[in-house]
Amino acid sequence: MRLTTKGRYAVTAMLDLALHYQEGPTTLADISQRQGISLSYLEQLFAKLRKQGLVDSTRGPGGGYKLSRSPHEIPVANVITAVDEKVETTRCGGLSNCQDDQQCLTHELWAELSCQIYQFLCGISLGALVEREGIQQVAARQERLQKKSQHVGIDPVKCEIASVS
Amino acid sequence: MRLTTKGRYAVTAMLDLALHYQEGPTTLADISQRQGISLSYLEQLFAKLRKQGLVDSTRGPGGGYKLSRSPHEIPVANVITAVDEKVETTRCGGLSNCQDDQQCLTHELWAELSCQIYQFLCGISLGALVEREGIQQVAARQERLQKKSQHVGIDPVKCEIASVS
DNA sequence: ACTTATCCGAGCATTTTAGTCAAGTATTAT
DNA sequence: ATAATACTTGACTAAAATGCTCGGATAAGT
Repeated sequence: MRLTTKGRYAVTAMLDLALHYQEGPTTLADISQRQGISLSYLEQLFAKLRKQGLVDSTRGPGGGYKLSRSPHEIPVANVITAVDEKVETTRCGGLSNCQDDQQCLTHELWAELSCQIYQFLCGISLGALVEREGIQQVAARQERLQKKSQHVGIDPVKCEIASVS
Repeated sequence: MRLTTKGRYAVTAMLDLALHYQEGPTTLADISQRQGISLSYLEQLFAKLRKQGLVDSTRGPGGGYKLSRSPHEIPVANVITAVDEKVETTRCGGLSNCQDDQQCLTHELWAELSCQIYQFLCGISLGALVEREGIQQVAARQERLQKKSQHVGIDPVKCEIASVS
């Protein structure tokens, strides 16, 4: 399968968007700060997400991105396939030409695995994730850190470490 | 997850071994020929598979590798984890230190996905795969190609192409 | 105008992949 | 014995992918 940091970052960013779904457009700068993803990298990811119609963008001050539809209507699978090419574990990409233009010995197995993964990721929407307690806790922590660093103007990470120790 | 060609090759090779389980040791040269995997690369993979106790080796003429136990007792998951480091989709490898030593927003999701994949791959043994019709067909074709190229001494691929057209 | 934000494309350092190559060491059929 | 066969080890590498950075363009709100 194609499941790299790219896909993980995309889902993380989209989940951040889902968490702030009620609050109008969210800027990439905010997401970058909260999730620790480089701004430029986010721009690349969102270019793809926009092309796939998963998010709408508003330019100018007060602008940003928002989900194109309810978080409950966006399965995680869609996000991943939007940025990664495929959710496929076969080498041939499902074309069955893995060995000398013929199907390789393990083609069937990978095809089934791909299907499994896809089904799983289809069954989980951003909305469902937002409602989870564990995720809300992480989100709350990220929010706190962000506010802190905005007020004091220092690195949020060090700030947290200092407050813990 | 860590699911690359390495893992795929390992499973393919082990499945080849399972198909010839009754016939005494199988040489890597044979597997290399049948499955189209570089011999040196197979050596690397089998070094790991042997360390994990999945295969036994016999040296000298007539030697080779064989499965250390019945194909039915070897789940695909074991083969993959033997050569790839982990069957994990989280970035942190399950340690929950993905973002600034804290759990990242999507940690839960990837942990669950990893679990799903692992369960799936645990549920399928080499023995179960060998019994499948589709796989037996592919195996039969590979066997034919190998015999042909041994007799005539030419490239099995071209041979097949020629006989098809 | 000026700031804030998204868009767009090129480029690039690092890492991973998927091997190869070379030089062994061990075993056994003859 | 010894040649043949097979496994073992380790270094190396070309090519691809990853995860960015940088510079600038465009659009919109104030």
